[in-house]
Amino acid sequence: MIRPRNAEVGSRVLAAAAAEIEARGYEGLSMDRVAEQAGVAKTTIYRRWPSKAELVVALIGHLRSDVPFEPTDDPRRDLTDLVTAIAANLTATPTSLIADLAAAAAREPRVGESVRALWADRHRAVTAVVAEAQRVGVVLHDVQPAVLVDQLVGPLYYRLLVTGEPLTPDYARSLVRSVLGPEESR
Amino acid sequence: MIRPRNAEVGSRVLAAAAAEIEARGYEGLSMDRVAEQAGVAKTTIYRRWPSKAELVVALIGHLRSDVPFEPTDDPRRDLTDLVTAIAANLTATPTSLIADLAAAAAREPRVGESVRALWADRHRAVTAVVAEAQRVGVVLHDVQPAVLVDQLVGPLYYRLLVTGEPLTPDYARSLVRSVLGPEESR
Amino acid sequence: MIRPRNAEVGSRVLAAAAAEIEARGYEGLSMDRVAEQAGVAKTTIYRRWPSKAELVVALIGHLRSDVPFEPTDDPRRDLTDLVTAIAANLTATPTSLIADLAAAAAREPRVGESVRALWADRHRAVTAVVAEAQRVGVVLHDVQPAVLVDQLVGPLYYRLLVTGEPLTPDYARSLVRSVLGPEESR
Amino acid sequence: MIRPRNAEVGSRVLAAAAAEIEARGYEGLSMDRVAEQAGVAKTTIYRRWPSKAELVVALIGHLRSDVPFEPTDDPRRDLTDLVTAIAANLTATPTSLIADLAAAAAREPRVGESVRALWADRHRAVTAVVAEAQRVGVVLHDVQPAVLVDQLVGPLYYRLLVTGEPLTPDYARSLVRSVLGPEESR
DNA sequence: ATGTAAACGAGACGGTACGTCACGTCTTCTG
DNA sequence: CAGAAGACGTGACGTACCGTCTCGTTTACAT
Repeated sequence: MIRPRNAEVGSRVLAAAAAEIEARGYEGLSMDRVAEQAGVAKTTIYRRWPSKAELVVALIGHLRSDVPFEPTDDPRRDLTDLVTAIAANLTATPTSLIADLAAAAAREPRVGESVRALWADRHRAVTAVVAEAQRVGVVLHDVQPAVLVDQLVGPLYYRLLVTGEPLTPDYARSLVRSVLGPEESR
Repeated sequence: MIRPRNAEVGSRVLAAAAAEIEARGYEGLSMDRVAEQAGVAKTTIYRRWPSKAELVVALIGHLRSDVPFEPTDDPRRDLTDLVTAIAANLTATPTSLIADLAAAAAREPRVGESVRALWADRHRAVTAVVAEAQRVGVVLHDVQPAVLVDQLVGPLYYRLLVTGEPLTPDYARSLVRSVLGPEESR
Repeated sequence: MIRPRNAEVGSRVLAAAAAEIEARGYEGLSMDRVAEQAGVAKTTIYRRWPSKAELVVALIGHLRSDVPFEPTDDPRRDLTDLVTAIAANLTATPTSLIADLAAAAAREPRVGESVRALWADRHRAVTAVVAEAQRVGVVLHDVQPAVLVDQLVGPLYYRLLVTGEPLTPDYARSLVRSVLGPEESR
Repeated sequence: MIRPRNAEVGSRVLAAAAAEIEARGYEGLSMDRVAEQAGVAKTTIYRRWPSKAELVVALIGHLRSDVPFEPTDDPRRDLTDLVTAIAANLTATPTSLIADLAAAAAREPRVGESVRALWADRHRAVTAVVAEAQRVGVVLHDVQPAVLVDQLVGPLYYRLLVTGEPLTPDYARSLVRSVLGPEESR
């Protein structure tokens, strides 16, 4: 009965927004520019996403090209691989983008949800491996797995956003070693 | 020789900015409003702080009623106290402010320096205690102290900025316990 | 196709600007105040007129309740009427406005065009009458009409902008008499 | 007992102001910049000239490096020379400066006086020659000399400030011829 | 085929903030 | 006291967004 939405419009907008946010960060993401770049009227964007924040929410949902990971039977190795992969992924992403997302998340609850969902995958993956490690007894301490996960992943964000130090593969290994203890003699 | 800056101007501006940021968040911090509220000309503010970001940096630097800390001879207790205090301090500060600072830091090098300097104090304090703990043998693992510090402090920021989980005293204790191992029976 | 400009906005702005310029002169014409007085956003004004100068140009263009003139078959009388009318019109306009327009014209080419277009009408009218006078032999001298026009109109601006002497009807008559020669005895 | 004013300060300020006004026009004349360029404190300038306008007044008084002229016994030639010289002088001066001076003159009475004094010299010179011409009978018409002067000089300013047409020597000659009539065959 | 309802493009508009640039006054210190 | 140095208040400028609005123009679908 009514005219259906043109699917291409959505993707063009998202693509333009992605390009913009990549290039200038969330702060520098301008609705006018996105509209122009996408060859779309601003009205059209607002008809679909009621605010810039919601557009970003949608955008993030699209971006979630996450750290792929297949668990093996060696938790230590899995953990090392995972943490290293996360570190690499974070390093590849412009820091300002991550920081802007965190900032937007802190301001707008709706964005918060979606940004948290963005990171949740990897957090869950680490949690699974930590649980497995604990099950097979690789993790000695009697600590809640959630805490261990935070201590493996948190430092990565901490360095990135707070201290500004680099995220090397070596650093990732150190984190794992610190949690699991030194490798058994071989 | 020249007319000195009126110290009261600075404090009035900072006070107004603090009030504003408290009331409306970083987002809602308007230079015009700060100027008006402080009874000061906007130009005067800009003469001292070249941008809004720098004003906020100064503001935080001022607010640095930092985590006071006197080391005792019990590193475990010191560490617990310190981490708990940092967690409390972070909790007391609006999350969006911290996130915005991180974002500003990621964008503008100048701001980055200042913001990093802001967190550096507490980072250093933790480092000192960790070193002491290592010296007296409380820390079992053979890990670089820098990594341990990141694993104590990083998770706090991680929860705050990324997962959004709360920073309870209990959580702080868990972090310490995870690093130092369970308390010896006594 | 697109949302048309609200004509009322234009007229309200122009009206406010006219009132302001009347009351405080070109110097005291503030865009903010015009916007407020017109009940219009400042951005809207700038969307239509890219600068204060252009707004004033438009304003004058609007005010061009120009020297209406119907040629008769008596060139001498026409000329006298025209020059007198121009003098009256110049006298009625605040001198500072005319001077500021000239200044703006000298600085910005774009404004220059508009301002010259503003005066061109009357210049053309005088030219036509001079040509007619020359055709019917009222003008004795063998001079290019353009020069005669300048000698009829130029002195008006000269007095206004340079010597500051008044533009009386008498003076206008003298200018014409100087060019056409004394009236034939009648 | 009191410290006398350093005469050099005044000249340095005037020199700087002259340079500035030459380069950027009256509008672009900034007191801060003059102070800096003159290596003088702004206070010092304001101690001597209570406002920018007054400084310009003083400056103009200094600039009056006028059209030199020695009358001969041939009024027609004198007039041609004079008008040509004035035209040349006007052409050599940046139009925007002349326009700005006119504008300033229209706004500030004090500046008006001094600007009028600036042009008065040449006006007077032309008046003298016209009177002489009238005395020896070169000027046919029975017109007040003041009007003739305006018709000789006014068109120059008119072209410069209003129509924007060039001031060629030819044009100057045309003006004279128009007033004096064609040269007698000789 | 044709009417209709919604999608869409284009851009006007109100608003809020930003950071910049003058002017002229004031305050302090030095020669 | 003159002068240097610059802080300060005031007020304007022009710019960049945001989100809403008002048009006219398609376009799918239901009759």
